[in-house]
Amino acid sequence: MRNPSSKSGKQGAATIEASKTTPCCSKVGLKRGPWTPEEDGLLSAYINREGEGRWRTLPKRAGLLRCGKSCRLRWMNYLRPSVKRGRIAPDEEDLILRLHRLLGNRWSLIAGRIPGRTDNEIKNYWNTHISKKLIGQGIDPRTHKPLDPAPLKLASSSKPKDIDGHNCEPSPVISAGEEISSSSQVVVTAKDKEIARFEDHVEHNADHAPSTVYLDVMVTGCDDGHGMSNDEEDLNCYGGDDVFSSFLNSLITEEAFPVHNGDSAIASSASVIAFTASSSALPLRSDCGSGMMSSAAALDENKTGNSQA
DNA sequence: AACTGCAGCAACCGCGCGCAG
DNA sequence: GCTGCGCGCGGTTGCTGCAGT
Repeated sequence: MRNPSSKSGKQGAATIEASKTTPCCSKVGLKRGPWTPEEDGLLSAYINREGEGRWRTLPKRAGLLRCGKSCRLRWMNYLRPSVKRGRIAPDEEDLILRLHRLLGNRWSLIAGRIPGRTDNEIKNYWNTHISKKLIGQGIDPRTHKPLDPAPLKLASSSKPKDIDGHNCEPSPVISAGEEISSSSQVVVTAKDKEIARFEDHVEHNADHAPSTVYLDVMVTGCDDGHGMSNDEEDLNCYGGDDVFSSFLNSLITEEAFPVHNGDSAIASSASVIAFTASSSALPLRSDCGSGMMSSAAALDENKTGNSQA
């Protein structure tokens, strides 16, 4: 933990210049910057006693000179008992990569699928580790596609490496090069067409509730990474999330993290297709997760993340 | 030993969504 | 339908600690 007594640039300056900025909530007289052990203790004790929620009024009730947002963030990212501290394991890293390829920068969703990890932690890890590795490999960390399309044709001669630097077959999305004719690539191309059809379907039905619902569910899943126990929420997600859960779980279990394995990567693609096909017919609830984006936005994001040319 | 540069990560900010009145 | 409030999310900032010189 950072030294609480240290002066912080942005944070300290913001305190000084509180009147200049437009605070999200009244910060006049509120403490900012690093948390002290005493504050942590107060917050933990209060939440253990009274439970989470009502963040706006929590600081006052808990005797803290912090804004509710700050308390929530501290609890979610650091104090929660379920938060796992320590280094991200290679399998977790692989799962993050996988989920990011599927979900994009939906850190809370990704975090919800990795027990004990927070969205902030995953986001940080992505930006500081994985993103750089991918860039180093010539892969756009945002789209998971080659930064320069040209090297695609070299894929067969120089195998790409996974994030750990191991040799591996190109992952389907990354290598969605339609011109490549290896057997695995043929399958990938078919997958891409399937996804394109799915997107097309969504686009044409953007105004209709069913598509809205299933797209939202696909994008949001169950936001169980925040404000609740991961394990419990995984189990308690209502029926509609089952499809999404099993789909995401399939990424975890079926593939067992072999990014390097082209076949399993294809299996993942098949899961995408299977999921999109099956979920389109299901009357799923769509209110899982408070940060849910609109279907249109989801569509845009989905296209950006999965089939950007 | 002192200095510099960089990586890691905790914390802040603004925005958007859901909901109640 | 409109408005305000509470909350959650993603992007960004900047301090800390460590490695390299």
